[in-house]
Amino acid sequence: MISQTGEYALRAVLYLAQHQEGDPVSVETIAEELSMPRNYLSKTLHLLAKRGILASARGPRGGFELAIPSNRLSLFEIVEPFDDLEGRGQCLLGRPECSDQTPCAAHHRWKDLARRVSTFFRETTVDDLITELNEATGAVAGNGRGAG
Amino acid sequence: MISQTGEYALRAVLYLAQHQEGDPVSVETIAEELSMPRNYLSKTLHLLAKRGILASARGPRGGFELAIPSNRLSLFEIVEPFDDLEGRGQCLLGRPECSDQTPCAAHHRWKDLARRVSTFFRETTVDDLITELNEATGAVAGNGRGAG
DNA sequence: CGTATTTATCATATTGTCATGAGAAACACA
DNA sequence: TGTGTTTCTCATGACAATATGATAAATACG
Repeated sequence: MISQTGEYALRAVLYLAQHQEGDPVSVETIAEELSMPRNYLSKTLHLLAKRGILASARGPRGGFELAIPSNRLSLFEIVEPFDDLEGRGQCLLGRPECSDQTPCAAHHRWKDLARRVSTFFRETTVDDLITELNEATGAVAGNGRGAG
Repeated sequence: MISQTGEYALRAVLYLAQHQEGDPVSVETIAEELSMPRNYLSKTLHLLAKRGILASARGPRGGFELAIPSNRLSLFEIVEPFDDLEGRGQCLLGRPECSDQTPCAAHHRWKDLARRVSTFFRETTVDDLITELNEATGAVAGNGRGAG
């Protein structure tokens, strides 16, 4: 669905959102924690910084941090620099023009699904994912205490 | 969503389904009609033949034709040899294990969508697409006569 | 049998993605 | 000012996907 690079971006940004307090986080740390190739991740995050999604600082105590509040940062913004989520995949048969007026054979059955995918990336925020993760791990680690 | 090769396969099979009557269709013809690289398409269709989806015949009056009735041939069967539709993309964050028990941050929001995509490919048949195409072009070419 | 036609197959080129390594540039801090 | 840390950037390589061209193998038909 998304490329390896896009996946790295997503996971790294998620990590940054979970470590927002304090100093920016170095590529070294992220790469180690998430088992990603260091220099490749560096390039990837640099592009996100150029897009204004991350802020970067060089030198000691430097690193990356979110430049946009996690509750206003959509998955689309993170993945889009690396994967063409809307151009490609809109028409399943790869036609340059495919609309209700000039439909391909799959158009009517496919477009609803394509829109759902598009909507997922555009409307899901980083914060949504973190909240969901906290709920999930909380439920497991909660040991039933809260339900009593 | 699917690779270039998978798209070629889908379009070529669709073409074959629309030209089922008479002799098998040569790679030459398909490649020309659909603007695809000839030898690459040959290899692609050969693999579908090995999978039992197409039947191939060499020599004069040879070519490819469907080996499975179009109303029992799913898009999944056509694309699956070229694209791993279910393994990859199941977990948005690329985790090897991602289930309700061990969910990633995106699991709950993503799994429904992933299942819909999977279902689309598994349950949509070649015949479904052709029917829809006929209805669409029929409506345009029909010139309003039938609606009177 | 001989020939033209068509798929099957091999070798190779091209392109894009993923990845590594080295060094330049910027910065904090003593 | 000097030194170490970290991002930034370039050069390069590995690998898979895509594509081209040549040739072998099979087949219909005269």
